[in-house]
Amino acid sequence: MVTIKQVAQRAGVSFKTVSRVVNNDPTVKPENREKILAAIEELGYQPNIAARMIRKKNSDVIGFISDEISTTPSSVDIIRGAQDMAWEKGKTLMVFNLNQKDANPAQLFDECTQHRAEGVIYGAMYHQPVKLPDSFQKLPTVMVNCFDPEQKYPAIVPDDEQAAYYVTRQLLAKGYRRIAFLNLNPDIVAAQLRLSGFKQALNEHGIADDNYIVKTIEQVEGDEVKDVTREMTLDVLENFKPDAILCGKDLVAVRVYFVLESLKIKVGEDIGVASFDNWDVIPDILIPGLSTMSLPYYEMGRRAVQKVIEASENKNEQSGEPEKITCLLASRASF
Amino acid sequence: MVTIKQVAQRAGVSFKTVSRVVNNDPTVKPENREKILAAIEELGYQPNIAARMIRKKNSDVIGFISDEISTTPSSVDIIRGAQDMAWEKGKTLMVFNLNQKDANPAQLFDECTQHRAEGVIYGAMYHQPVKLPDSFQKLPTVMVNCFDPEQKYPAIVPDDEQAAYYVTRQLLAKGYRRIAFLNLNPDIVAAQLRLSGFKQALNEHGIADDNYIVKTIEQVEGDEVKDVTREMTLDVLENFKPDAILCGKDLVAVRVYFVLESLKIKVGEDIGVASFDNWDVIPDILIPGLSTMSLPYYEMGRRAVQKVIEASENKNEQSGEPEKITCLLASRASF
DNA sequence: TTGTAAGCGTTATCAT
DNA sequence: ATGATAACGCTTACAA
Repeated sequence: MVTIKQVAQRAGVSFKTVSRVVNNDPTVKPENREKILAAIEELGYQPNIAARMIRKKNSDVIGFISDEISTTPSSVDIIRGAQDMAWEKGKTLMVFNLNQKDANPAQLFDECTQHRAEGVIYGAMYHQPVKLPDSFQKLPTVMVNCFDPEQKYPAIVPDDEQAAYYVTRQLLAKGYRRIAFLNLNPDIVAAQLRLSGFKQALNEHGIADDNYIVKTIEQVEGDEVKDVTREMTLDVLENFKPDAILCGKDLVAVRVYFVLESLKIKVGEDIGVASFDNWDVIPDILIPGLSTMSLPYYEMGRRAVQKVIEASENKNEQSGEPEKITCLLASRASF
Repeated sequence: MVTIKQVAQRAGVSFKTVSRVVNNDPTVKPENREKILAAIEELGYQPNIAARMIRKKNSDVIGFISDEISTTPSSVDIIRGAQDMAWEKGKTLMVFNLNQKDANPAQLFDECTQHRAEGVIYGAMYHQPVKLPDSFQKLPTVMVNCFDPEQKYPAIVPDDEQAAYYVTRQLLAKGYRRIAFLNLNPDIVAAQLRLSGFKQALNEHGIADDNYIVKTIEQVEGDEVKDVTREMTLDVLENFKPDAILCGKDLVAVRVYFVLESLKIKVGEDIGVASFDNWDVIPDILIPGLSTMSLPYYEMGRRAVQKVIEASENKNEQSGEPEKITCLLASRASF
């Protein structure tokens, strides 16, 4: 690798002058600057980040520890968002996955400190409470798509309540009056928040209790969690006769579509279907396209990086309530 | 941050002795080793990787440049595999995405050299030829899920031909005799290779030309690429009357399932359905579960890291034919 | 405007 | 078995 001294020699100046040019110090004679830039170009010089790092005290590295996040197709967008923002801010994102064999959060955190990361982001696969090892206290830490139950760390989460509220209002605005909500397992944070948002919208609109219904698409039998979307959908269609179905996630909507197809009930005409996720190509593969609330993963990733940079600069780590990111409706033709 | 000298002071030895302990040099008095380890523990010392890096000439960093790869749900597994292998080999994988605004491959490559990466992996979203900038010649480079048309770099790709050959043989073994292949756009490498594997299996089994049919599920109209899976499926069912349908990807299978559902044709009973990808939860969300050829992304990621380490150590970059990774059947109930 | 000297936290060399 | 000293490639502080 070519060093700053080699460039200096080639340009016929001291290596300090080269350093000045590299760091955009204006106090260099234009003539020399030219020569030096030429030498840099010629030799293909690139500053050694490691060497720079030990001298200046900042590494410009942000660690990203993910709880299997990159396995979950949509939440990969958290990483994309984080990477884009890091790039814009001149930082390097170092991504570590929890899935690797026998790696625990504390180990990966150590990996981050070894690289002298200036801050760490911990991202989860789905919106959930997470208890981080105490070691995370040593670095500015931001949680994304998850949160500390004791609010020890700032957190970024999707606004699931707003999402349900919004989509329900949209359904009502389009004239749907008997909505069946096929919700996720009630143990899940998102399911609870969405139920709340759903009910609030109905209340504000004066919808009576017997004009909506909420069902769970997962049944727990001992240790087994069984998906009962198909049965639930048939049940609800027969006994409740909804004019719209709100699905807990896009994959639930896929199964609902199948049931409706088999009954020759036309989505978007005979019945409205809405959902949560906007998961990759799924909403587009369905016919008609599925109108669904986007989980704002990309935006969450961006915010997380912003926040961790702020925290590392100001040192005023204001945790408290998680920051909720608004969900938008990806509108297609299903309602 | 605590340094080696602080540890030395605390343990009452010279910093060089601490260095010896940290680097597992056996020539340290056990008594001192104890003291030093205690001091390390107490102060929470961690070696500064950057400082280490300038002295030793290796960085243990491998760059991974991805062509939007992390947007494509399944191919994220390439990164997972790469990360796992890197972890096992004591390397750090630095992932960069091409999607970030105005970032081109050459820029990201520079990012890698700045971090003194020992090698670079270039990964693509789907199996395709890719022309890399010449700068990649400067570092050991391995391509994964793509290849250089002139074979300048070693490459790892899925064995699409074998995949099609294998799944077709399986269909034949189960007694299916009239197979319709709803293939991807013939411009795509995978489509060509699969067609070849498909035909070979049929030939070996003595299936006559009028007992199979191949259709494309994408129609190009000017600049627009239109998915015609639904129409094609209906067409093929009516006019060819297959006993099995082989789909170009799982998302095609989803649409095929819908058509079959609407016609009350039972998958796995009245007709066999097979596919390629094994894309996340899609095959499991379908009822019955979709039997589909896994694209070996995880394994490909692992191999890529292995190969780039070999290349950086031996310097004998043997390119030539891309290395093909075998695809396995994820068997469910659709045929 | 430019250069010298010191120092960052390590590892390598060589003496003790 | 241990430690002094140099070196890595760079930035900072200060002098010229």
